[in-house]
Amino acid sequence: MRKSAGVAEVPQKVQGNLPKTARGEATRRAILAAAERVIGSKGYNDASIGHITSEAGVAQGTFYIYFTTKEQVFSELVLEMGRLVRHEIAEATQGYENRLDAERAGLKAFLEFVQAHPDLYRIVQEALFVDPDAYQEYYETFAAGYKSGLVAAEAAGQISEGDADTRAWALMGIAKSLGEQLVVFKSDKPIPDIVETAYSLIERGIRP
Amino acid sequence: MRKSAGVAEVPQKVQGNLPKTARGEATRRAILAAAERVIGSKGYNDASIGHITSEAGVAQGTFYIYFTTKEQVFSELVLEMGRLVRHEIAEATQGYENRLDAERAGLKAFLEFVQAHPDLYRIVQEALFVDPDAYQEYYETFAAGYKSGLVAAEAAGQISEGDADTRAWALMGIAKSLGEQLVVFKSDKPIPDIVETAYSLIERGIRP
DNA sequence: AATAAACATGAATACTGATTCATGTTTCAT
DNA sequence: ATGAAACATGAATCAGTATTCATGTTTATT
Repeated sequence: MRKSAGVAEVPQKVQGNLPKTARGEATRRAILAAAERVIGSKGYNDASIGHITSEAGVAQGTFYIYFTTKEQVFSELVLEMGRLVRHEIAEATQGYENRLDAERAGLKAFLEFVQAHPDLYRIVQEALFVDPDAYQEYYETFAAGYKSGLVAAEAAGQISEGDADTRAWALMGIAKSLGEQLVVFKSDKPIPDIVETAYSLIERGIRP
Repeated sequence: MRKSAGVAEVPQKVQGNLPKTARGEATRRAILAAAERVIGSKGYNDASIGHITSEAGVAQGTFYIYFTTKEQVFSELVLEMGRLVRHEIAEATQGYENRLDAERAGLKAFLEFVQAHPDLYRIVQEALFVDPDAYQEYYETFAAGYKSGLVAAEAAGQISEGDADTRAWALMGIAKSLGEQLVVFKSDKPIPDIVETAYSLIERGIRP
């Protein structure tokens, strides 16, 4: 149901009119940023278009120049979050040729990112109810990357044998849960300590 | 703001009128069961009182005889879920005097439970947005139990040393994530296989 | 059998909030 | 400089739905 017959279409993912001037560009960005703050703090349902536009400093109708529905801004935020997290972790694990070292660095980067962006974290969680497809894509993309890393590491003899898929989900679960403890349950445990304990478990758990 | 001054109050947690006859008892139960199905499948916001009562086969007004607000049924479902899960796991880990054996049995029981009650699983997740207090209580209660088990096992020399709190959240995260893969991402991987892989990771991760 | 308390009904209330639209204002290519 | 396209406005529309309430029915107790 993505393409209508015959006509070649834009390969973009965004719906709604994209801005065509610098002014429009700025406005769209302002709305998106406001949506992140408002939805992140109040939740999807309590975040009204009115709240978002007033936070962005524009009129209510302006919202619909750039987005077709409330749900659409939300999806866009989830996509953005995915790109950001993957980028952050890729950055942090750059240059480690040993999987286990990369694992530790990735966990640390993830926790730091989550602590710095509690809003986006909540938004992704809420996507399970607001936009299940976006939620699935987020985690499946993440899991796929994780899995292929594990497969490679196993082939290189850097970790023991074991089903990479289940391992990927288990390791993601550890990170997600520790991140949640940090931002949802407001733990004040220092990140390095958390990483030490968790990494020790992981390292023993999957080393050759 | 829980108690008004002076007067002794009921030590119960439930709000709203409790039924006083068998008939009322049955009606209340029917509404609760309907709420579980409807909220579990449509999500909190799309599940209207009308949907719930019609699913329960009663009039809309009847809802307010037993519950004060829509949020209240929801909270009650979350509480029920917590009791059920803890009971299930306590049952399953009964009789193992070794923590590691108990760990494996608990993981298996959890995954089986989640697969059998996908609705309740989603409800607990949604609680983060609908009723954060209930959500926190759910996980903190769970984590506290987990942690004390780990502390005891460590004292008994059944597992290696390590911060029990962080370990508890990490292990909970593994279970939660694998459960999610099962019911949200509809994986068809057999539970015993999942348990084998995950347990192997955990066992190596925390054994003495 | 009679009466009060419980229980049940469903239409009416009351409000919220997403989306539309007719009307202006600004930007930009020519 | 000027007209068309972009952009912006905010009041009005429109629908959904949580909660209330006046009225009726059932149950338990005497």
